[in-house]
Amino acid sequence: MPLGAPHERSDAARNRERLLNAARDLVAELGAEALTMDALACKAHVGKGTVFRRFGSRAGLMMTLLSDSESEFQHGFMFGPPPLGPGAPPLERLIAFGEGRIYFVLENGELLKAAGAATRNRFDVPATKLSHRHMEVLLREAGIADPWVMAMSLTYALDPERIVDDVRVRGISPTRLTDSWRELITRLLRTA
Amino acid sequence: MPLGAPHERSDAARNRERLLNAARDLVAELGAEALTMDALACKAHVGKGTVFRRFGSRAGLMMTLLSDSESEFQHGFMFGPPPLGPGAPPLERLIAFGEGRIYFVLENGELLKAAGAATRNRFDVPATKLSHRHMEVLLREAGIADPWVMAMSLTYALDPERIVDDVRVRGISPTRLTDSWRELITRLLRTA
DNA sequence: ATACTAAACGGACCATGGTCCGCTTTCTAT
DNA sequence: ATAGAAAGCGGACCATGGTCCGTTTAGTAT
Repeated sequence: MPLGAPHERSDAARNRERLLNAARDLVAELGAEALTMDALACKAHVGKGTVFRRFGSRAGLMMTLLSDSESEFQHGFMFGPPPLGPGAPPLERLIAFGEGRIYFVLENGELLKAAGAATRNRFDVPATKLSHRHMEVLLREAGIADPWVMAMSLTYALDPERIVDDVRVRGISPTRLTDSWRELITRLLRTA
Repeated sequence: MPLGAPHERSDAARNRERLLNAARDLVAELGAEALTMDALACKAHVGKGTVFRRFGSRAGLMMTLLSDSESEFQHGFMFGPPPLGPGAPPLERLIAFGEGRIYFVLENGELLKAAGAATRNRFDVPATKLSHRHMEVLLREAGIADPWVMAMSLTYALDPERIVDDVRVRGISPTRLTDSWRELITRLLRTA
């Protein structure tokens, strides 16, 4: 809602509520993967066009559904207490960031996968951009030569699909994931 | 073709040729992204069911189209001359592997993206499994604590979508990618 | 040659994400 | 209160990946 926004119409607001409620219900009942846009429109007693007008795409809907928990996590690494938030050295902040992200993904995995899929490039998800930038800054501080590209490598190493499938399909424990992340960052950043 | 295979029927062979030729034509003309299964069936003068019987899915078709160049690359890191092939220390083999992979992806990017998308998990692509295993072995040799998980992190860092988008959408030069990969591996494997 | 069988075929059909556009509702200016 | 404009609405429609199943056909055994 840009500041000069010309007041959302009342019917629009009502439908947005309906849709959000219906979507949350459906996700709770059947999981995010099984949510179809038709079913959502039907359950919310709203036309299909309205669903797409509101959220743009299935991925957009999933992002909206995510936004609360996502904001919370973002707040954590931007303003929260160290080592996740500011005040600790980059090495420790990066470790904490990866661990936090892994657990965040394991909690919201279905939604994240659904939000990332079907987007042209998953990097377009605004939250992903922010994470990338965060890591970029820490990597630069730690003396990495090309922090932008390195942050991208790490971003993909933390890909939701990867994490969820490692744990749920390939039976890797979350602890192994976080341990390996710690090893990765520690070796990457230890001073020669 | 398993050894006891009961002889492929002649019409099946003929249709496979037709389909492969038509597919290569379409990819050359319009790019892999724009290839639709309907168009392929039509151009090959074959029913749609036949296309899916042959390749299973769009991703399967793309993998078939890839298999030649993929085998070549695989042969390179398994049997070719060092540093890509056996004979060099893990550090150098990993660097060479990543560089090779990056250029391989840049040549076959569209096909690889199309092969990976729509597959349940991209890790199911057999070639990906082989690459993962290759890196796992080298990482173990280099003293990484959990080579399997670390290899998975590196696998995702070399994701085709990531590489292609970095270069074609975000304007990163291939050289920056290979340099950063070298930095990553060098720091990861240097002995404390 | 004939009859039989399993494989292969083809295209109608389905599910689902997404678009389009004529109709309706809300808000605002008078 | 009224009229006009802009935003919103809904559901028919489209594209595309994928499935199903009745029909055809290549090989084989007699």
